[in-house]
Amino acid sequence: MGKLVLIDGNSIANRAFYALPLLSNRQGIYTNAVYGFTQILLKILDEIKPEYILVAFDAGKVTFRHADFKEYKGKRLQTPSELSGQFPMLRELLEAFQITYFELNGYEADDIIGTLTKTAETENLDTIVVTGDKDMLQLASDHVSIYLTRKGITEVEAYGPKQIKDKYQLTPKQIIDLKGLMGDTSDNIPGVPGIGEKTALKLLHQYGSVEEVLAHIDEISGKKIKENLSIYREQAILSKQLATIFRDVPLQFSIEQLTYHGFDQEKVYELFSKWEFHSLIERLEIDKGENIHQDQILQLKINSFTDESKQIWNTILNQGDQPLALHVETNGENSTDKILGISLSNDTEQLFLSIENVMDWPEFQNWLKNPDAAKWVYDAKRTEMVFFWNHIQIEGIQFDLLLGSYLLNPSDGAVFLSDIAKQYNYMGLQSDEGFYGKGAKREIPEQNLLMEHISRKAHVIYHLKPFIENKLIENQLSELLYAVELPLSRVLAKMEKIGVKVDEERLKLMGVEIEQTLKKLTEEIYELAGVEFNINSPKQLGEILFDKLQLPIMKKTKTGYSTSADVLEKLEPYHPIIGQILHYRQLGKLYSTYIEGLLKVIHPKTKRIHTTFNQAITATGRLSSTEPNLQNIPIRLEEGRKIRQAFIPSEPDWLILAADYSQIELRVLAHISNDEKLIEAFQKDMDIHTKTAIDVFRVNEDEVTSLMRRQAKAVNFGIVYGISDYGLSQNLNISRKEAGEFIDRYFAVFHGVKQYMKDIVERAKKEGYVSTLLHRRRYLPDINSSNFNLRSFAERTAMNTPIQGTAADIIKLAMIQVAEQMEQKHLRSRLLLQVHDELIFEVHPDEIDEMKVLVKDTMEHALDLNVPLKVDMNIGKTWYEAK
DNA sequence: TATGTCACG
DNA sequence: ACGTACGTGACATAC
Repeated sequence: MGKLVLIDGNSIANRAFYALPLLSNRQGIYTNAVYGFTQILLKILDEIKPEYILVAFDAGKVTFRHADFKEYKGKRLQTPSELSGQFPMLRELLEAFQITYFELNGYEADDIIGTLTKTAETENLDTIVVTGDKDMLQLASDHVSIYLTRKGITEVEAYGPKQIKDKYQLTPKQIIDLKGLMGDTSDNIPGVPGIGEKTALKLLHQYGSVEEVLAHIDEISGKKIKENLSIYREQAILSKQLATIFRDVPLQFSIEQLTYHGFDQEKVYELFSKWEFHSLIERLEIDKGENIHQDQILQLKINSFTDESKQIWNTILNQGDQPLALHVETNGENSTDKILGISLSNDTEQLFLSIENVMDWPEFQNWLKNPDAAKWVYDAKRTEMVFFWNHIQIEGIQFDLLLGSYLLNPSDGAVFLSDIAKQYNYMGLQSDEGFYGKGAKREIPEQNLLMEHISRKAHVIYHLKPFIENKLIENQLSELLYAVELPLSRVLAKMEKIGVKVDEERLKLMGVEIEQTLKKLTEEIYELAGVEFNINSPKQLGEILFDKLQLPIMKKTKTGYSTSADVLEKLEPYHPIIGQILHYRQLGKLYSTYIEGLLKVIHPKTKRIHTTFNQAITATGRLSSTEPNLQNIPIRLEEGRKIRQAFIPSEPDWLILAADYSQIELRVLAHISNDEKLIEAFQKDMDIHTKTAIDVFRVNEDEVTSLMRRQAKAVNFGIVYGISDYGLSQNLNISRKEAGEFIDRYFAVFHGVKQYMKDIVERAKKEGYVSTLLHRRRYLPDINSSNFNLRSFAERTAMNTPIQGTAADIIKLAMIQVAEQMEQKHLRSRLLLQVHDELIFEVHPDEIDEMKVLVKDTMEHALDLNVPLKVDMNIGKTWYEAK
């Protein structure tokens, strides 16, 4: 006859939650309790093969036990939000498994389980109770065994009357008496003070029950125990009552109704995929339905380049509208690195080519440059750039797995193809690090393995594309991919190909000057310190300043004294060395990063600097720039700003045009918050910081001092960053209270902004993510965290990301539109750089007026907001002069 | 490889 | 009370 399994849902979920690290899926949903619970459930289904099964949950906060003892469970910590959020998922899980779960107001899971074991007993049915709670041992009998979880999660220990006897020399019923005497801190059952497990067991072995113990208090040895037993006799009786599982819960169903018929494969698969329980999917060998079949994955059919395969693939390439996946592998991360191989894949077969094969095969080159021949790739821009450096043209990239997966979760940044494959349960692709080895151990495996690895990449791209695309559609992100990111990758590629001309001689000359000043400063600092040391070492510098010179310690880092610029600025009055150090730092930075650093990356052939724009890194949708970073060329201090004199047009007589959005983030905020005052300010084109000062300090325009404007500006920054009084106070060097007042006054005027901040955080808590105007999405896994720090950070991010992200959306649109129009009008001028809210061009002298109009107009109308967008422009012979 | 610092928006 | 401003990348030092 079959068995009945009864699972204590709350207990198992709790055990799993605390036994496992706080796992979460890429949407930031915590899954550890669900994962552990699922593991135990699978083990039970597998090993016991129950005929009937039920999961019982505790219902509500108040049970009948509270009527007797209102402190019941009083000391128990509140369930952390990371766990409580997982209970609805457990219900989903059980529904997919088609397992009955049950809870009843006023009762705990124990009582439901106790009642069912009683019923089962009358039907002579063997029952197994699964729990982490020792109290349940009282239910054990010849027909009922208790499976207690042990350390870890899937290890259980089975208890029947015999095991309880062996361990405690008690009958199951006496477990209740044990609790009555010793109590239970986790449920706040008091027991008798001074009596722990040892004493309780001794007493019960002698007298048998709480009542009998109390009846024989006089005989008991030990003065303190005797005393406590008589003082707390009532409490002992009450404790016993509390520990007794109630076995007559009115249940409206029969055991027959708990029959287990197996799980719903499709639903279980769907949940496991969503929660990223990949190993469990494997374990269940679920038929993946519309998902990838492993046997299909493992079977590559790789063709190498022969006369025969050439004929076959010529036919395939000529099928025009049939898309193919394309992958180019290089020996390193740069697009200038040597090509190791090129692969193509359709549904069933792959073709592997060397770069020489490509050169020998004009039909393939034609296919590559045919814009109507659809290509699917991983990293469109890189693909284009690698071919570019090899003098090969490519058009017609219609899908990019990297950009697609970035849009699905930008917080992951750029993920490797092998990681994306894993996310979709394609297990066949090794990571590059695993395949090639890393660091000094890196080497290229033999040709056959290399062919397979590279071919497999094309295969993965081909098979994953529909899955990524479906998810994009589901999240309303496909338009962002097709209308923004993919076209933008072409624009960025063009910018990278052109590069920026740098006046090498000028840079070197500036370097010599800086070097001399640095040398002088170094000597002066040694003189003032009275000793030579490494000024670049925060550790050594800290020792000099704070130990040797005894300057006051303002701030500490986790490893020692802080010597950052804001600390040093406060120390300036104390010692002349400080000013010299600040100057040294400033020049040192210029020299190493901007003189040496830039000279290093001037391309030997083109004599220009070709940065790489990263389109899939930031969590907000902004671009980033590397090798070198051309988005952080100095401007704030004049000494550094001079670096920009070295950035010049690449053709004689051309000019540099810089066009920047004025206050784009605050304008975006005005739009999305729909704040009346802010909108009005921008419609009247007011100086926004002055306007803020007028409102926050309640003065007339002519009364606004420069200090007030500066402070108002900081408040505006604070608003965009997700305001906090502490942050503002640090920035302005004022007290937290004062900062708080500024914020209050700001919100008193800008109601709409206040409302927006409140709404967006609320929405993030509910949805788990925030979005930009173009639906770009960022998940905020910590928004409901019980950890104050994590939660606060997520809240500020919720406020900031729609603003920063929408601004990023807008300039991306502008770049695409500007590039389109320049092409349409056959202009020779070129877009060179993007720096978040500005675009830098080099302009042909004949096109200056046309470009000025085109750029300004296009940028200002890239997206229609309920405030005007404003663009300022400057032109000059160098980037420095375009100010 | 991690940390502190500093360049930019 | 908790302890931070949002988003990046490069360099030097110390581990």
